[in-house]
Amino acid sequence: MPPSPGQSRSELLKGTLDMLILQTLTLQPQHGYAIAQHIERLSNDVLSVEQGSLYPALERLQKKGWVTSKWGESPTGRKARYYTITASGRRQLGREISSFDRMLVAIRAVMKRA
Amino acid sequence: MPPSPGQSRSELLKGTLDMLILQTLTLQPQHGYAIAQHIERLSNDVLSVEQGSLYPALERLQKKGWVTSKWGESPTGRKARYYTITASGRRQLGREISSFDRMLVAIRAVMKRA
DNA sequence: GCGCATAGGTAGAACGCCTACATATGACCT
DNA sequence: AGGTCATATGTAGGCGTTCTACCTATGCGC
Repeated sequence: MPPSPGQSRSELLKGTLDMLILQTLTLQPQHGYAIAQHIERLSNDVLSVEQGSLYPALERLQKKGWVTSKWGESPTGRKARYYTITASGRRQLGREISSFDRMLVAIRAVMKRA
Repeated sequence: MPPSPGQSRSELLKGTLDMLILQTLTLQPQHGYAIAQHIERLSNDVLSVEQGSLYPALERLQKKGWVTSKWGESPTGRKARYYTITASGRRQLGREISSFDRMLVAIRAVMKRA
């Protein structure tokens, strides 16, 4: 059954996917499917990471040099591509967190009710 | 001079523009240019609202019935289109704030460092 | 044998914002 | 009188990101 009409029950705040992925990879190298599951579980299923967003994002991050990858085997014995965050990726994560926090402060300032 | 290369010094967290505009209009009816200035000033110039984003957004909000508009005169004596938030727009604003808060909680849960 | 969860991926469209441009006018300076 | 700046509204085209909708493959339980 497709998600109920009108709106999906889980969304993603645009522009935060890269940050969420990089953050997840600071815990340990993981394969794509596991990254998505991790984000969904920790967010209490509020955030959902679609495959159509996930894999292009991982390619993007790789192209920028923020993660590297190699084929391996998942705990369940399947082949899986494992992603590892690089030093450059950690710096990027720091920048993204700063930028996100800065914007949050700014938005709160505009949204502040009397 | 165009903004220094690499990154502009002010951005917008994607998906929040409608919310910021609607919030600004709860204070009083205002014309587009004033809305943009208000957001920029309150955010301490962290957020910038470009014309190419502002006017299409206002049209969008109007089409959805969340704001209405009519021509008037600005304090400086120029013609300006004044926008007013509707009851439906206030409900929408409430929904957007809830959704934003929900996602923030979710993102924080993923980003939480030990 | 069948369905489900796991795992990786692509194509195409939709969306939201930005850059750059176009227009107009009032205020101020020289 | 001419120039520039701030005010004010808009449009066209492009870009990056995300989503929908597919496709493939395999291991496991029924």
